[in-house]
Amino acid sequence: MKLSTKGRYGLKAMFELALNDGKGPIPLRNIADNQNISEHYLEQLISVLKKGNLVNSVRGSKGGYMLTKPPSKITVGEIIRALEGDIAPSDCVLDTKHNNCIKEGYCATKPVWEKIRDSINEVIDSITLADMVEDQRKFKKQGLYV
Amino acid sequence: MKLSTKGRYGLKAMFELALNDGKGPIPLRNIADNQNISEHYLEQLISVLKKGNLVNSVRGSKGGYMLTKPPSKITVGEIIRALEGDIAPSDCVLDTKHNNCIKEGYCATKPVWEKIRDSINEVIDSITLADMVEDQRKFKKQGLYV
DNA sequence: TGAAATCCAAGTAAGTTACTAGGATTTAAG
DNA sequence: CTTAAATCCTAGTAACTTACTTGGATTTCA
Repeated sequence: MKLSTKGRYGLKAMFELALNDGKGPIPLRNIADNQNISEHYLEQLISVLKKGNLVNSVRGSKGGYMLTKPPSKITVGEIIRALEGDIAPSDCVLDTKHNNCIKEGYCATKPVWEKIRDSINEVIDSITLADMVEDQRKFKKQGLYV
Repeated sequence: MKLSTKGRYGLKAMFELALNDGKGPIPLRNIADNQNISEHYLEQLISVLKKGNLVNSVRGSKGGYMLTKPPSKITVGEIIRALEGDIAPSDCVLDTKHNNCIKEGYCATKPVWEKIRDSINEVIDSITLADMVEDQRKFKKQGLYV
């Protein structure tokens, strides 16, 4: 039940873009350096986010990436689903696929996987990038950061 | 964010044991046949559950496995954690380990992983094997099964 | 023209998953 | 006392996934 680096790095990158929202295109290099991630690898992740219409890019010198929408309109759920696919603790509760359970009729474990799936989705769909930025701002205001 | 077959098969096996609770030891062979799982593989999983004190075994002919506690006292969470380890979408929110995040100070993604972790745990700790048995019983009473 | 950046496709080492193989041991029943 | 049914135990392993790396081609600003 772990997210892969796709989802984890991807959210970090999107958070950085949210922090710099409105400042024009941000080069991947900066994000990769800030977050200690291989730039080439991050490239692959952000390309998925671009296909998912969550970021735009500007090529060439002075280019970079920017969010397609204000941070308050982008949820963690959109980001994670773009990178990792639909959330499902078991394939049999993937919304997209039709039920591929071998069992005919009732399966006792399926409702469990559905509840887990739904609760994860509820959490990640309720958090926006703006929330994350705000939480960091609040934290730093308290002078609790190192 | 998928469970491995450990957690999925393991819960199915434990559910079968719950269904047959009080009927003496149930051989793994039956469960493996019922659920279409390799018996040898299931052996390995149930051995973990035994170490986790969730099942007892009786060796020899007429032997098998049985729950150590009534189904109402065994949660899905205990089973999944025994087989898959602590739930954590990212290692940095594993309760057991100390914070192994490279970042000093505030990390914006950590609260997200914590919320996901907590919501999953809340779900799986709130469902007992007895609940699963009851849900199946209700379903079958409605005559909806094949 | 050069540097900075995105874009793109392929390869790959290491790790994980989901088993299989091959037995040793224990126990009830005939 | 033998046999069959079962748990117990340790290795091995093919296939897959992960988390990258390599090596460029292309675009754009200055």
